[in-house]
Amino acid sequence: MAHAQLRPPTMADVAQLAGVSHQTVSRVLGDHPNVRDETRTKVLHAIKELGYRRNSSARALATRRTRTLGVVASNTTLFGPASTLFAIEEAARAEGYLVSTVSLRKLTVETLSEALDHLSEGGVEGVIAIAPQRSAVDALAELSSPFPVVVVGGGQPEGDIPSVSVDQHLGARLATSHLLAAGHRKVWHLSGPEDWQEAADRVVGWRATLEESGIEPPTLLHGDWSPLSGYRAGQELAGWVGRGLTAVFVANDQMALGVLRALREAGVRTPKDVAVVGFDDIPESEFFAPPLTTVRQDFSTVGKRSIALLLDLVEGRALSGAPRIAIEPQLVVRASTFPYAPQPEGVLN
Amino acid sequence: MAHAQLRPPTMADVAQLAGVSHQTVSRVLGDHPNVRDETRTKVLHAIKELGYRRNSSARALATRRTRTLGVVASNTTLFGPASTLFAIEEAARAEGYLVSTVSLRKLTVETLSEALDHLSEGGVEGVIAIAPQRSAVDALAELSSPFPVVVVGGGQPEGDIPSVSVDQHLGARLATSHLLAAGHRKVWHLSGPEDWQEAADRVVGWRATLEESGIEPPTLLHGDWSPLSGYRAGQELAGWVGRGLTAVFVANDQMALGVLRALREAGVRTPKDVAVVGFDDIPESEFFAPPLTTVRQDFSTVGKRSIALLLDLVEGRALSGAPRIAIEPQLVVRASTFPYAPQPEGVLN
DNA sequence: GACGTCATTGTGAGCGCTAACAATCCATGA
DNA sequence: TCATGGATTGTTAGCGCTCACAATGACGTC
Repeated sequence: MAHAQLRPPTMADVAQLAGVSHQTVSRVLGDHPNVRDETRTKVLHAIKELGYRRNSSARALATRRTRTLGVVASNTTLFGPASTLFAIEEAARAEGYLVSTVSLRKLTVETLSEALDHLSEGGVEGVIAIAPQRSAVDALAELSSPFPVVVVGGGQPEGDIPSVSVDQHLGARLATSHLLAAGHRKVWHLSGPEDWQEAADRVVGWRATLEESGIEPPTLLHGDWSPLSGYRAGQELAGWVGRGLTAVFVANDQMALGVLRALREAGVRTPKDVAVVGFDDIPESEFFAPPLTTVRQDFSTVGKRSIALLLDLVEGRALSGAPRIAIEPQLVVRASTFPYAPQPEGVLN
Repeated sequence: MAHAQLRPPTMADVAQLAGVSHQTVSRVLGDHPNVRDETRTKVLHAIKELGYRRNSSARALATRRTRTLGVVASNTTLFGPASTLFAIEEAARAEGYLVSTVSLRKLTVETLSEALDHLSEGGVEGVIAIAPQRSAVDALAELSSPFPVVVVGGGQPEGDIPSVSVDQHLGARLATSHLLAAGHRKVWHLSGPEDWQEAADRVVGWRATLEESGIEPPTLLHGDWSPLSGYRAGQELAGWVGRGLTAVFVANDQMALGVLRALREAGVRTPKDVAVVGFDDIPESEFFAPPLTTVRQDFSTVGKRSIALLLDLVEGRALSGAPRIAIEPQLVVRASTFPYAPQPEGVLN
C-alpha cells in the first residue's frame, strides 16, 4: 500500500526501512548480482511499501545518460511520417529509451534549429530527423548539434549525414516498368513538390526506366501530395487522353485519388482508358475506385533501422563512414492497372 | 566558436571564464533582474565561447521539475489520433514542455500500465492518454499514477477522470438529422467496435435522433473502423436496398469508403439510391466517389484544450471537480448525400 | 590457526544545477 | 561624515542518485 507523503520517498527512505544502505537499494534496482536473496526481498518489500520510484533526473545526472531520444518530424498526420514515427518509438522503447517528439509545420533552418534546441534542453542523447525535403537535409547538415543525428526519408541525400530511407529510385522503376510491361507505350508522371528528395528520386527513376527502353519521357507534372493537387493534375491529364496518354505513374496515393476522380469526371475509364499507379500503399488505396496499384514502402523497417543506426552512434559502436541504409520497396498490383477487379481480402494493418 | 572538449562545459567553466560566480551564470540564464548589463554580456560571451548548454538533468534535479509531459496513444497512424498528437505536442512546446510519446498497438491494462511506468521512469510530470476504448478508460481509472492523467477522445466517460473529447452524441445527431431533413424515412447506422466509447456515443445519438422523430431504429451494423469492414458491411447493406434502405450513417470515413465501394459494385448509386454520411472528415473524404458528407472533429482544439487542462493539473491551479471538456463537431455537406457534385476548392489542411 | 579469496555490504565523493542566505558595493540623506 | 538601504554578487548546502573503493564476513587451504 502506498503511503501518501508530501515528498516522494527517496532511496534513503527505502534503505532505512529495509535496514540496509542506499547503495544496496541501488544494487537491487540495478539488478546487480552479489545481493543476497534475503536482502533483495527486504528491499523490494520496502520499495513496494513506500511506493518508491527512482528519480530519473538524479539518475541521469549521476550516470550522464538520459536514455531519451528525440525525433523531429513534419506532416505527422500523413501516413508515411506517422508510420515511421510509430515504428521509431516502438523500437526505441524496446531498447529502453524514451522518445520525445517535435512536430513541425514547416522544416526550415530556423524551425529545425529551434527544434534541436528544444530537444537538447530536454537532454536527448540523439535525434532522428524525418526530413523528406532536400532543403531540410541541407539545413541539418549545416546545423551542428552536440548529439548524433540520423536523417530519415530524405531519399539518398548527398553530404555525409547518416541516413535511412526507402530506395525511391527502385520504387519508381517498379511502377514504370510494370506499366511498360503491361503494354503501354509511354508513361506520364505526376511528381511531388520539387523540393522533396523523394519526389526528385522518383522522377529520376521514372525517367531512367523510360530512357532505357528508348522512350522519350513526356511532360512532367507537379503536385503537392494533396488529393486536390492530384485532382487538378488529373484534369490536365484528361485532356491528353486520345493523344497518347494511356498510363500515369503518380508519386503518391493521395494524389492518385485526386487523379482518379478527375479522370472519372472527364469520362475517362480506369484502367481501360488510362492505367494509374500510385506510391505508398496507404490503407485506403485498396478501396479506391478502382483499387490502386501502388508501391509499398515499409515504414516499419525504416523506423527500426533508423533506431538501430542512431543507437550505434549514441552508444559509440564503430561504424564505417556515414552509413546510408536503403530499404527496398515493393510493387502491389491492383485493379487500376488491369482491366479486372480482384476482390479485397485479408485484414488491413 | 565552440571548443571541442571531452566533457561538455559546466556552469563553473563558464563562471571561471567570465570571472564571476556560477550563481551569476545561473542568474543570466534564468533571466533574473539585478544582473548588471556589463556582467550579463561577459557571461553571454563566455557561454558562446564555450558552446555551453545547461545540463537538463541537473536542473531538473535541483528544481524538481522536468518540464516533460507524456502521451499514451494507440492507432497513431490514423488521422484522428495523429492530428490530436500533433496538436498536443505543438501546444505543449508553446508552454515550454517537452512531450514524450508511447504508441501502443493495443490498449489493455497491462500495456497501459507498462506505458505509464515507462513514462514515469522518464520523469514526466503529467500524462495525456488518447484512449478511445471504454476498457482503456476503465483501466486508467483503476491504475494509480504519481502524476495527473487526462483522458482524450474517450467520448464522455463515466468515473471521475478529467477528460477532453468531441461531443459524439451531437455529431451523430448532426449526421442523422441531416439525412432525415433530406427526406429519408429511415437511417441505417454502421457503427465502430462496441468497445469504443466514441462508437457507443454515436450509436446513442443516432438512435435518440430517430426516436425523437418517432422512427424505429433499424438493425445496427458493426465494423472495426477499417475500409475492409466497411466494404463487408456495405455488401450487406446493398442487400436491403429496395427494402427501405435509402440512407446510411457510417461511423467513420474509412468505413464509408468501403461502403461506397461495395454499393458501387452492387450497382447501387450514391447518393441517388442510397445517401451516405461519414464521420471524421479525413483529408481524402472530399475525393471519394462521390465526395463524402461527413462530420468534422476539430482535433486541433482537442489537443490544445487537453494540454491546457493537464497543465492546470500539473501546475496546481484550482479546478472544480473532475473537468469534462466537450468540443462541438461540425457537419460538412458534400455530394454523397445530395444528387449533385460540387467542385472541390480551397486547400486541404 | 593464520591467511587468502570471494561474496556481500557500506562509505564517501561527486554529477551540475538552483535556492536561500550572506556579503559587498554604492548612492543617498541626516 | 556616517548610517541606511537597494542593487548586485558570492557562498553554502543540498536535490537523489551512482561510482569507486573500503570494510566486513564466511569459507576453504596449507
